[in-house]
Amino acid sequence: MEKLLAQLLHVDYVVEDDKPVIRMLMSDEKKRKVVVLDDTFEPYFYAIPAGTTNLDELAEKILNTKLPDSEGVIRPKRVETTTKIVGVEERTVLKIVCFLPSHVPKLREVVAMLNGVETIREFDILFHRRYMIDRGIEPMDWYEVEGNTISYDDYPCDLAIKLNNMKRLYRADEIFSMASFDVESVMEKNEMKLIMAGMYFNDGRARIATGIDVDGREFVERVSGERGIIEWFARTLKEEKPHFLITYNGDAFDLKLIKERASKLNVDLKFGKNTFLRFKRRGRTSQAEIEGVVHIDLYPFVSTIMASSLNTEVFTLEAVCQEILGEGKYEITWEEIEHSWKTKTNLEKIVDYNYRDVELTMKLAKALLPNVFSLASLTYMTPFEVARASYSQLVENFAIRKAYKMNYVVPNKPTVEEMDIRRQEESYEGAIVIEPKPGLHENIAVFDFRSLYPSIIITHNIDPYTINCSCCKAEEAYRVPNKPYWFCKKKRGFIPAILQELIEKRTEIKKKMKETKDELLKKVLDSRQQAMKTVANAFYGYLAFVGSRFYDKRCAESVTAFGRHYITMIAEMAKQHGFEVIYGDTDSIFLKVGEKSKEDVMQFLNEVNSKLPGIMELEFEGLYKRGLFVKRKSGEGGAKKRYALIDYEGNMVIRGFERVRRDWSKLARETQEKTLYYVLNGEVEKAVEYVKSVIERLKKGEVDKEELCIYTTITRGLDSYEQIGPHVAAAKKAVARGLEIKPGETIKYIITRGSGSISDRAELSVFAESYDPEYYIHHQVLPAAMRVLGVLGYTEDMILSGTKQTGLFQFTKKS
DNA sequence: GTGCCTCGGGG
DNA sequence: GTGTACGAGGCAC
Repeated sequence: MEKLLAQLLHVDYVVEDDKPVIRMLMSDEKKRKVVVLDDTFEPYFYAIPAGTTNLDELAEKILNTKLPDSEGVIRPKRVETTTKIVGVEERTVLKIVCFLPSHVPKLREVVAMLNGVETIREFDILFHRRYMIDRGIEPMDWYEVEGNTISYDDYPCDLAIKLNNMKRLYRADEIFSMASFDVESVMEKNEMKLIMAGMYFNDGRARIATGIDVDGREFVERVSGERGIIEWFARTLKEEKPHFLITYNGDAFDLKLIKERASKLNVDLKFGKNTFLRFKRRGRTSQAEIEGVVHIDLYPFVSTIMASSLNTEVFTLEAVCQEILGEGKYEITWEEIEHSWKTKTNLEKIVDYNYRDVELTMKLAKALLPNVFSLASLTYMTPFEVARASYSQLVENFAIRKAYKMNYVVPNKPTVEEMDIRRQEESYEGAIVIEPKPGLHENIAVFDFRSLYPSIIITHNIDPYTINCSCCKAEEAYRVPNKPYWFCKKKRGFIPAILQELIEKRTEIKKKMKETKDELLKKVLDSRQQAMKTVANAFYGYLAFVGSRFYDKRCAESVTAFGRHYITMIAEMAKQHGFEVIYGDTDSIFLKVGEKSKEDVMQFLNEVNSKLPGIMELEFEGLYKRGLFVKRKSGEGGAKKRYALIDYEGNMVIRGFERVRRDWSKLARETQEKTLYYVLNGEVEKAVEYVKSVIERLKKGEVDKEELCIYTTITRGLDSYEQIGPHVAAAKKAVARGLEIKPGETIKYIITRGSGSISDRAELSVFAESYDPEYYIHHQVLPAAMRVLGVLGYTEDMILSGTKQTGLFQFTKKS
């Protein structure tokens, strides 16, 4: 019998001898990789009987269900009766215990159709999560594990244990090892090929593998070609035994490439009898899973969960590291890498680039993993899942776990048909936007509601089961302003209850954070409260999300109605205090301070807060020296805030300006960036001059071809396009000239002079002999610049009038 | 306006 | 794996 202390990092299951076996990947105090196996947990789902049904008969009928299957007969293992809360009422329900998780989706179909069954529930809760929830086993927590050591050959671990007993320890330290991973590649004959791979370990070592000798870099390991790189990858993981492998976009690129090249070159990626690297499809993406290693891809986490708290609009490793870490990548272009590789010169530059990438990825992991881990503990999702989760999944899993504790069964997920119906429902009024006077403003005070929507849900008991209750009279309940809805004042809803608990726990943690002098504990507490904030803020969206288990349009509509009510109330109060309201959106309000003092601002804040009900609170965000405000297009519900601010220290805050995509030319992107920069520094004239100079350059034909290229990918055979976009047209012309263009290739094209549609004039940049200044002025440079200058009252004509008209010469030449 | 098509991250 | 899930923007029509 073995007894050890270990931290839980990942949970999955396998089927062995017709039994589901839960596998827990853990790290013990000596950083050993431990796998703990438990075959005592059973899959199940619930059937809710119709009111008048004879329970014993129904249970008997369910138990006798037999389904023919290729491997025999599928039947329930056991049927139990138990009491659960369904919606708002307590009911006796049947718990149908199955032999295997894969039997659940098959048996549930039959059971749902039986007479006497009203509905079935909780039939799609993943087995490993059900295990954690039911047994109260929390990811990232420490346990005293007791069991027998067994041999478990096909799994890369130091120790395997068959579980006897597990005791939770409530410890917050972390003892595990990590490696970051990144590959370099080049395009050769339309194929992406591996040229280098690197790992960086949390103890500061780096190992890089490549097929060519590189001088002066002692951490480089010489391997034999692509095959050698792939084998090195598998071998190094087995040698180093990291618990976590960290990538940035490894799901879609680095590990995908390893897998593709391995199958192309017939490299066996196995560990014993198990596949070492597998891809799991999930919607439009796939996830790279490595046997015995937790692969954390930071990119999906950054671009979905972190996105809203970052200023950057693009989620490149460079942009994200610049913002979070204040440092960036080693500068080298893609062309340089290809050139260097093909000519075998300056190879150490590629090594340095790879080294920097893995080093940065490790630094980013150290900064972000605390957030991932805190969300994992909160939702009982594994860190692997959290890294790839959407906000709705975080809320859903949090709710499922709370439901178990409170003896609720959760509602079912909608079917595809139900989702379609929900999508077709009329949209409802969203948040309020107090239209700004567009333009530049000086001396601005900004206020934000503290967790506006969560506090509204809690304060007014907003829940799909408390809406328009029959036990309260409308006017005695929580009335929704200007809507035919009210919420119960007698029974607490499940959603507000769990949200309130979450908010209260967060307040508690923040208090503890302030009290403690232990810096490590402070950090742990901070990431926990951050995770709670993340989940709390996603509840409103979850009520309105068509794929939600708790979808209720009326609830979502009520939340925004209360939001509008409170913001309007505060705007009124601001006016009474003599402030000019220059802008407001959802939960924030921007006031012109004018002649008033900061004391006046704070006094206003105090008065507002004394009038707000319950836990609702307005906070002072800051004072700004100058701000640029953009009028939103009318009728664009849900459009992003669009403004840019500069504070008294010169820091810029930019919100909502269009994301810069690669299907914009470099020229357009640069124009927008520079224009915004000049404007915020109060140099509007310079901004205008700059745009004019770009237009001049375009007209004079002085702009370099490279600045005008637009990049778009061909995703299918050229003949199968119904809609001929510019990239397709350019590709077709290239084919006519004898070029071969396959799906997956990126078309680099330019819009040339001539007649016809944009598509008619699109040419591959290599064939383009001219460019159409009119197109680049009106479809690229001006739209990009006008997003900034338009707000300042400039029209396209004003920008153009100062520049010379496109000469008659050019028109006559055309005709 | 609607519908089709592409991007994102990575090299 | 008890799962099968985007959301926004540009161009053609």
